[in-house]
Amino acid sequence: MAAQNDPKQNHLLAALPQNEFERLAPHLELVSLALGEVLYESGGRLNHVYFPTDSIVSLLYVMEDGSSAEIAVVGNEGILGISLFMGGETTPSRAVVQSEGFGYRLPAQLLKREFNRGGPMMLLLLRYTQALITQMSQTAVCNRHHSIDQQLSRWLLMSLDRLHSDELTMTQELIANMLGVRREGVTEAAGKLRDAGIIEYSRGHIKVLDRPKLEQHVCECYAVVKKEIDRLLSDTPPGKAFSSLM
Amino acid sequence: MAAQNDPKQNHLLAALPQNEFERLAPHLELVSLALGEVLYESGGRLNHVYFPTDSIVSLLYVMEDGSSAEIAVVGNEGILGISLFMGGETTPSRAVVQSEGFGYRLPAQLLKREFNRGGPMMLLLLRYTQALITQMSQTAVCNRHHSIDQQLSRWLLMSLDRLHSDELTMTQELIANMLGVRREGVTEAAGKLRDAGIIEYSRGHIKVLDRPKLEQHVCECYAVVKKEIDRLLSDTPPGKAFSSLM
DNA sequence: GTAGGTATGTCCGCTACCGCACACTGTCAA
DNA sequence: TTGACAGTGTGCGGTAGCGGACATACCTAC
Repeated sequence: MAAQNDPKQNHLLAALPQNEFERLAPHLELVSLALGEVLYESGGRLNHVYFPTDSIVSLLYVMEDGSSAEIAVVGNEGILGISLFMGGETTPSRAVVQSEGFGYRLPAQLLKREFNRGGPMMLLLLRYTQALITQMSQTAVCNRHHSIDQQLSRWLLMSLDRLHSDELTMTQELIANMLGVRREGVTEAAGKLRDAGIIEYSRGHIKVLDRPKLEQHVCECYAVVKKEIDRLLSDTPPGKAFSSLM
Repeated sequence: MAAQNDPKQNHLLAALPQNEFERLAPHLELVSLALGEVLYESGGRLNHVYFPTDSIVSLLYVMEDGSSAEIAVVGNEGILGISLFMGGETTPSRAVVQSEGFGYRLPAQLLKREFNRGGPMMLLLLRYTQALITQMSQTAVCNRHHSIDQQLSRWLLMSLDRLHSDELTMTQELIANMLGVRREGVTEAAGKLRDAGIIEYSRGHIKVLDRPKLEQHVCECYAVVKKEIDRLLSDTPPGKAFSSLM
């Protein structure tokens, strides 16, 4: 598909004014991101930033005893490697490809230079970071208060939003890692959704049959995050809406 | 106490080069922050940013059903109101004074202007934001995997680090709100710590007797966050260590 | 076809935590 | 002194999710 190879499938790149985009374009390198690939290891240095197009990448915190939890998910609405321009150089989280596909990457130095111009790119990246913070916070609350059923629903919807399909390739085992729960817990929750006619699945393939019903089933966390992402980013046509820091 | 009224008790203000600090100083307004005071309401506009000196402020997410959870805590190492310069204008979280004391506030417009100069202030604020992100992420994981005992220990240590004392004024009811658990759960966890000779308390006053023991008792989350804050901020003498974005 | 691995389903006892109810005890004000 | 109340202790049944053990189904490679 030609569309798959268009950097502007990534919302951040698409939101840049044309001249800004063209300055970056020659340096954007198309990369294929395979399922399970680790883009950043916890504490590791960042050599590139990634702009996913049709792939999804999870930010995971892995603990000493090996248990883990997803703290945010990044798709074509965002960028991976924010700690680069935030000044940390390293991330404390691990970035794992959750749904394979493509993305564009940019050398770290180049992004820093662009960020330091202080123009639209900087404002856009900061806004996205703000949206990411919201997602992380809501994840914290969701972990505390909501059932696996609800969290699974949220996770499915967030994944769907970042794909161009109603299907995803993902085993229950992997979902359990993301949610930080047991695989059996996911089996049970998924069974309920299937019995309700909301999804069907088998051996690593999940298909959403009734999205409206799924949206009824989910906790408020999904809508909060989506709304905030939309507020901060979607209504950001090229070269506009950058007046907030004036 | 005179020291209480020194803006440089706040680590961020203290880390600024002298000339930068002096430009801000005339506009810094000392404010008293009372227990329970709400600095920002969820979704509200931000008119000021706050630099706590000897107070502690919690960032809370409050859900539709009224249940809540603390996603981060800010004391004299930080600033409240980051979404101002991140471009969001509003925060999705509520900021509540958890330990009364003082802080300095700065009009929103002034901070934005300072941020936009792109100098040390900007770099410092971004680094702090990065540290805050780490704290939020670790909170998400801690909510998922750790017991109330461990979380209470973490919460106590994080509070102690931001005070100048081994005592804090805080009822179990309020701690429960912060941790997003039942009051009874906190009573039980606190009872264990008391029986172990680690703390003593009565009617809203908690005194830590044996901090080393408390540190043995806590989950890894505490150390991870503390280390990251230190890495990003403590080794940032005035006017130095700002080369990361060159 | 058959074997072996991967993905899913199911059952068990167990524990942490919840929701609720109510008793006790310092503290402070009338 | 005496309420009144905020803060804390405690007990009880209920449940969600855990840890572990296994059974089943499907997919692929030989």
